[in-house]
Amino acid sequence: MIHRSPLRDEVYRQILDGIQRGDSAPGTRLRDTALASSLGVSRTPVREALLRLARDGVLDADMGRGFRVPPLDSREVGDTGQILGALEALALESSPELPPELLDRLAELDRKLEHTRGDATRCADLEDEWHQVLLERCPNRQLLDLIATHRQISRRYLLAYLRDSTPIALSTLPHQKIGESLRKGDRPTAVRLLLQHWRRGIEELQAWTAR
Amino acid sequence: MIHRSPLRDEVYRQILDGIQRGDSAPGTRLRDTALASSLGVSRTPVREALLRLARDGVLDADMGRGFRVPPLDSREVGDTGQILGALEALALESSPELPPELLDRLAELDRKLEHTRGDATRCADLEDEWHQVLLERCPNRQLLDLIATHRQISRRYLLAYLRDSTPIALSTLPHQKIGESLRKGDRPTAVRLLLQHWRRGIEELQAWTAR
DNA sequence: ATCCATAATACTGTATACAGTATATTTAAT
DNA sequence: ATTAAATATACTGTATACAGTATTATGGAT
Repeated sequence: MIHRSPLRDEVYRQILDGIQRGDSAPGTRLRDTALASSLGVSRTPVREALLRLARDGVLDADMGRGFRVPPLDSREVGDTGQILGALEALALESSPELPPELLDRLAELDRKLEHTRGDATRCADLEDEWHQVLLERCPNRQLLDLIATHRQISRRYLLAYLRDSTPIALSTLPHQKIGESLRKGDRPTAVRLLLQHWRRGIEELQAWTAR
Repeated sequence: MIHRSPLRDEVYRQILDGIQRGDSAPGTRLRDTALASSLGVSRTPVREALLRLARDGVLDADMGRGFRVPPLDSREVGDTGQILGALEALALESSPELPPELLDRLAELDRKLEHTRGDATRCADLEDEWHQVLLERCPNRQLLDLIATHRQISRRYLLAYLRDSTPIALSTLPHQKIGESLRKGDRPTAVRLLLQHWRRGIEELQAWTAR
C-alpha cells in the first residue's frame, strides 16, 4: 500500500521542528517566501502548513502581517497543560486494561529516560513516547489526535526548558508509580497520579517560563 | 478599530453552515472549483477553508481525492461528545464564581428554548449560546476555542437529529438543575450535572444516528 | 541630530496557470 | 447485454502571477 502524501504535511513537520528546536527566537517573522525557497517548494504548501500551525496554536498569525513565532508565555503553558492533563486523563480512563507487554514497554522507556542526560531532544522524544504508549489503547482516535496536536505546544516549552537547564534527567518516579497502579489494575489511582504528574510538570515549566 | 478579515474565514463559515444545514448528503464530494465559483472567489481561500474543515473533523480529506462530507457515524458522536464533556467540565471547574447576571441570562435562554419548537436551527443556536454563556468566564481562552471548534461537529449531529424528529423541544430540566447548583455556589455538583447532561445527550444522538 | 513625510521595497492575501492523477465516458469484445 | 479496455474529461495538488498593504528606507524640516 503506497501512499503519496501532500507536501504540506512534510513542510509542516519541517517548520514545526525548527520552531521546537528554537532556531528562530520568539517574535521572529516566518515568511512563506523565504521558507519556500529554503525548502525548495512553492509558497502554496508552505502557506498551508503555516495556516495549520497557526490553528494549532504553534504560531501567531495576524491578517496582513503574516506569521510569527510567539513568545514563551507562562499563561500559555498553563492553559495547554490544563487541557492536556484533562485529555490524557480522559484517554486513560476510557482505555481498556493495559496488557503487560505495554506496561513493560513503559518501564523500558523509563529506563532509557533515566540514562539520558543532556540530550534535550532525546529526552522529549522518550517522554512523548511514554505518554503515547500509555494511551495507545484508547479507542477514541479523535481524542488521541487532539492530544498529539496539543502536545506540540507543550513540547516547545519542554525542549526550551531542557536546553536551558543544567543536564538533569527528567524524574521517572511519577511514571513508575503510574505503572505500578496499572499493574495492580487500579485505574482510578493511575488517572489521579497522571493528573498530578501533569500539574507538577506544568508548574515547573511555568516557573521557568516566567523567570 | 476596523479589521479586515481573511476571505478564508468567511468561506469557512459558508461551507460549514451548508454542511450543518445538511444540504449535501454524506458522501458528497465538495469540489473547490465548484464552491469557488458558487461563492464568487478563487480556489485559494476555498481550499484553505476546506483544509481547516478537514482538520477540524468536519470533512473527510483523502490525498488526490479531495474533500467529502463524512457519513453520520455513531462512533464519532460518541468520541466527540466524550471530548466535549470533559472539556466543558474542565472549563466550568476552572471558572470563577458566576455572577448572578450570568445566571439570569442562562435562565432567560432556557425560557426561550422552551418556547421554541420545530425550528431546528434556532434550537441549536440557543443550546449553543447556553453553553457559551455558562463557560464564558473561564480564563483559559485556548480551552474555549477548542470547545467551540469541537462543538461544530456535535452541532451537525444535533441539527440532523432535530430536523428529523417530530418537533419536540429540547428538555431544559438539566440546564435548570445546573443553574440551581451554581446559584447555591455548589460547583462540584454543577460539574457533575453538566457531565451527566452531556452523557445523556450523546446517548440520544448515538441511538438516533445508529437507527 | 531628531522627527516626520514621502517614496521604494517587500511581503501578504488572492487569483490564475499548469501538470499529473483519478473519474467518467465511450468503444470494443465476449 | 454486460463487462473490460481505452480514451477523454475534470479535478486535485502545486506553482506562479498579480494587486494591495505593511514595512523599511530616504530625504527634508525643525
